[in-house]
Amino acid sequence: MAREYTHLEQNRLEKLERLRSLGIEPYPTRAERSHTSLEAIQAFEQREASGKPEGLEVTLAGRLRSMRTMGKITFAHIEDGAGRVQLFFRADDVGQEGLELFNREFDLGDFIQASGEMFRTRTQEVTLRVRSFRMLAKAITPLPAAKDEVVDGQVVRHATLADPERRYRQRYADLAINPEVRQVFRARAAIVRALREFLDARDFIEVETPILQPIYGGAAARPFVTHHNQLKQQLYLRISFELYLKRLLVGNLERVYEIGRDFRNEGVDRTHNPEFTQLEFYVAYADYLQVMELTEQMVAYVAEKVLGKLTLTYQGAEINLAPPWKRLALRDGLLGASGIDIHAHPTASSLLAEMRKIGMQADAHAPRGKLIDALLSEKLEPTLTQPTFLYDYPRDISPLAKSKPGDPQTVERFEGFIAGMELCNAFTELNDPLDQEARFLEMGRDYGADDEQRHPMDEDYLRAMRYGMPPNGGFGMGIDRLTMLLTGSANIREVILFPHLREREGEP
RNA sequence: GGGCGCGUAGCUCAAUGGUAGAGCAGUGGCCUUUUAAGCCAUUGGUUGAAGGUUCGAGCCCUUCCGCGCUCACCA
Repeated sequence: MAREYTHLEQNRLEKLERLRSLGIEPYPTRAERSHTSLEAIQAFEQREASGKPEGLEVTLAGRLRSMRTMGKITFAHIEDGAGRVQLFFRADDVGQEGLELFNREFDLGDFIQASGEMFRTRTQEVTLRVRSFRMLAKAITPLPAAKDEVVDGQVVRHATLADPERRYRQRYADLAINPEVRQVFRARAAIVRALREFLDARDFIEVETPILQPIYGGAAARPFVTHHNQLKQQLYLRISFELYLKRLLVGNLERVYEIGRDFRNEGVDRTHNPEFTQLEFYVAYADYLQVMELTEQMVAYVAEKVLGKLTLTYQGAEINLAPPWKRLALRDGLLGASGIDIHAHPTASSLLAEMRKIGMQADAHAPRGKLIDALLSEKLEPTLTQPTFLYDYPRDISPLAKSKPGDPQTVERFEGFIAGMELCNAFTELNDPLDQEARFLEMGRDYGADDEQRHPMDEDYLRAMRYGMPPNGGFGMGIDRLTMLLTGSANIREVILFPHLREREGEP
């Protein structure tokens, strides 16, 4: 495809050629840096405090973000990963030719390196008095940012990249000019790090299980289908890690976790992306009540590490993550939110009739569990602002969870909700191979052979279970949603670096 | 998939159906402590795409493309 450069890009390409004709390589192989912007400023302030500010020689590197040319002097700011620092170019220091080279051939967005002595200007800004400088990487395309200013230490952008489509498609440009976006992804990394710390400190081992699976399972979701050429085998991208992680419990790995990507071939909205990051862990000899305690401790630990506190504001709601979180039986929660007692309606038809009475529309052929799930999503979930564990779910939508003693239609399962969002899902895991086989068969009946959401029979998983699986508690949590919560992001795309958008002609 | 909305210069945005503009960026000047620097001058447009209505369309109509919100769907 023939590339058409804008006149701004053509202008910069001409500068590139002029640099080369002067013997200056616009993309040199090596760079040097003695300090980050922040380190240089802090080092200078320390010297000031000790009474001898002069003589701090540094070499800085970063992206040119502002330039103010004033005849025989030029002020500029460069930005690096740590922040910004002002550069001061003076003809007396860099020579008339040096100053003109900088003014004429260097542009906003270029990466440069500059050496000199740190000082404080008349307006009291800690600044590098540049003695030498060089191009590190010429930018051809101008950043989609206009000017910005610093008011009381805060960068104020007067016009910046705001179009969400452009921000997601060109995340590199979004990151380059919007520091708060960088901050979201630093927070995301800190969240994952804190989760690992928490689990590693409790004798969990981190494992990796197959992403390409011959049989998908562990959740009710439509999979992505792919194919291995040499094996001539259809494979699925995993929709959960569950069945592989529990095989490891059979192998006497008592505490395992995995953090990785799940893929679900379903709708995209503000809390769903077709690929998303999940944490799952399994603990031998634990039940769902112990997992509940571990969950609230873990999320509180992460918040403490990432935010330094247990309270946060999400979309205007004050949320307190301090344990213990509220516990609410699903039956009681639904009764309170909808007036319907699901125990009084043991059949799908009876429950459906009751839901229609309160104005809900529901699929006439849905099994009872799916109706309960619809009731939960529509009536109860939006009301669960403070951290809440809903517990004791219907057996028929929980084929991998163990029944409650004395109540075979209910399983020991809980979901955690915060800010009206489902955050996690956990149960006392079913470890009875005969019961498990019966559940798979039930699912086959309830969903019909053509429903991709039904759990396919996984014979190998049953075989593993027949060798004996210790009683255990299992847990899954969406890292993206946790990140949304802890960074105040309203849309899952704000916490995924490269979210999926519809393909555009000529673009990825 | 349905509904509503949006798409104009590199960026942020204007423009009763009547000559497509502004600020910033860019370009050419002036300027040795500026910080949205200032001052003077100036370049830059297939108004998302294709049709239609009209003497005349950025604006009205149709279709298509993309995005946002929302509903449906969704462990």
